[in-house]
Amino acid sequence: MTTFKNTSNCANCITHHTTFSYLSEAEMKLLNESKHEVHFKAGETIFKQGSALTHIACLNSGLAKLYIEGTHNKNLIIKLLQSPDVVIGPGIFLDQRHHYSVSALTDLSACFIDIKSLLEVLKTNNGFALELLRDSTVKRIRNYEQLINLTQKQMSGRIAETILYLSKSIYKSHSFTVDISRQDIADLSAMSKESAIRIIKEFKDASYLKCEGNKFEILDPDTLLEISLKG
Amino acid sequence: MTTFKNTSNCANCITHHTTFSYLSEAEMKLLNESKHEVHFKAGETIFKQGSALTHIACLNSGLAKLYIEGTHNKNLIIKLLQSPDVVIGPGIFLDQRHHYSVSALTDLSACFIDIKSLLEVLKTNNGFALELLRDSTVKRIRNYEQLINLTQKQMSGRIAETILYLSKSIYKSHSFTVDISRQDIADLSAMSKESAIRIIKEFKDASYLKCEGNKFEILDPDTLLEISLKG
DNA sequence: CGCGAGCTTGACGTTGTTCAACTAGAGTGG
DNA sequence: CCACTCTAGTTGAACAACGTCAAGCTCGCG
Repeated sequence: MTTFKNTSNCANCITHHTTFSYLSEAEMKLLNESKHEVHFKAGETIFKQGSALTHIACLNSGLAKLYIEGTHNKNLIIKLLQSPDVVIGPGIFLDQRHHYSVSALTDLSACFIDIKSLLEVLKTNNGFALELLRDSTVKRIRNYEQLINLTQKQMSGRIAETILYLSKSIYKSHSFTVDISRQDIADLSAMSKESAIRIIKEFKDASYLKCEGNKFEILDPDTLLEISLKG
Repeated sequence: MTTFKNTSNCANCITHHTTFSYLSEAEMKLLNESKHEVHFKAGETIFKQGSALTHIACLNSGLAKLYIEGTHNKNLIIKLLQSPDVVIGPGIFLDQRHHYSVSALTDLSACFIDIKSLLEVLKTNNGFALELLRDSTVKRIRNYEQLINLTQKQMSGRIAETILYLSKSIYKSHSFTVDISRQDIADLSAMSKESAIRIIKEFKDASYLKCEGNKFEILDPDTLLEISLKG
């Protein structure tokens, strides 16, 4: 956390995210007043699993990973985050603790909003509550898919899934340069770093993929999709 | 689905579940009017993954399994259900489809409520919406724990987890007779039936557990807990 | 030039699945 | 009452999948 500043042009920032479109001007003002912006360098921790949950975070720029610190010092990356993603920890209604960690993969800017203000707004704005409810159930569905992917598919299926995820959801191109390490790719796919590297090499040898260092190019998306589905 | 009847004494039934304590009398009446009760025999399907989501289900009696039908004809059981559990599919706000299946493990009685009535109530009752939101986030936390259990722990840890779950959450005793098959135990632990049987035998040989047929008795809960945590 | 971090590769051991055979118990019909 | 069948459970052996360990590599940076 190198820089700290209070920005004034919040309305623009917050309205980026569709969730906040349900807020009135007065409610926006309430959230804005409790808000502050922080700049992170790559590698820095934004939220730490187990610590007190006092704020939600809205990503302005940069890329982050949301991950669970599991047993045997292994991490499982649930998803990558980028603007306009908002991190509202699920512990907000339960124990006010973070149940996962979030850290910056690139230099990153985020706005923090006190959960007191959020809970205040939730008490009176039913549309906003329903929107968060909808959002939470969508995430649950994604969790179920992840459970199947990670427990029932074997490594090639999981790596194909991860590569397509990076291409479709994060970099939005068949050709992309990743900001994440091989270990991160392994943590997204629930396997060891060495295994991840081997499968990527298999895909390279089979010409489904071009990959040099951090540069990836998907050559045969159909086959990769098939592999990811069949597992 | 053998029997179909409209019961009249719904107020009692619904108030079993704390979630519904947020409803006014008029709202309860609305839900009750759209409600009907169905009796299932063991083995019958209550909700089928992929089918239209038109109702929620409140379990009155009996035991059910909530599971995802994955790849290669493998199922993953997310959790077991019993009264006063309520099944509100996460697709209710998204695509109105079931994203998992639910089937009866014993003879079972459940009440079905039309989601139209539920959505109606949600629009106006903010406390109820917040309660469902809280419930949804608690489930997400449990999903994260499951992801770690099933992807990072090895078989003995997962079986220990499953046995403790049955003991603590379902049968509420150190000694219990299960209504589920060995295959179900395997599907709860994300492994093959044969592997589940082998680990249970290991626990028997080590005297952590007594097990004859469907009768289980936990002899050394501390060691089982340790195994489940260490993985 | 040397150093260190991340990446890559191969050999090896472990973990977990698959397949096939066998067993026990619960109906079912003669 | 006895075969017969069907299903769930059990066991062992072979095999595949995956992780671990150790060594070497590359590349940027001081």
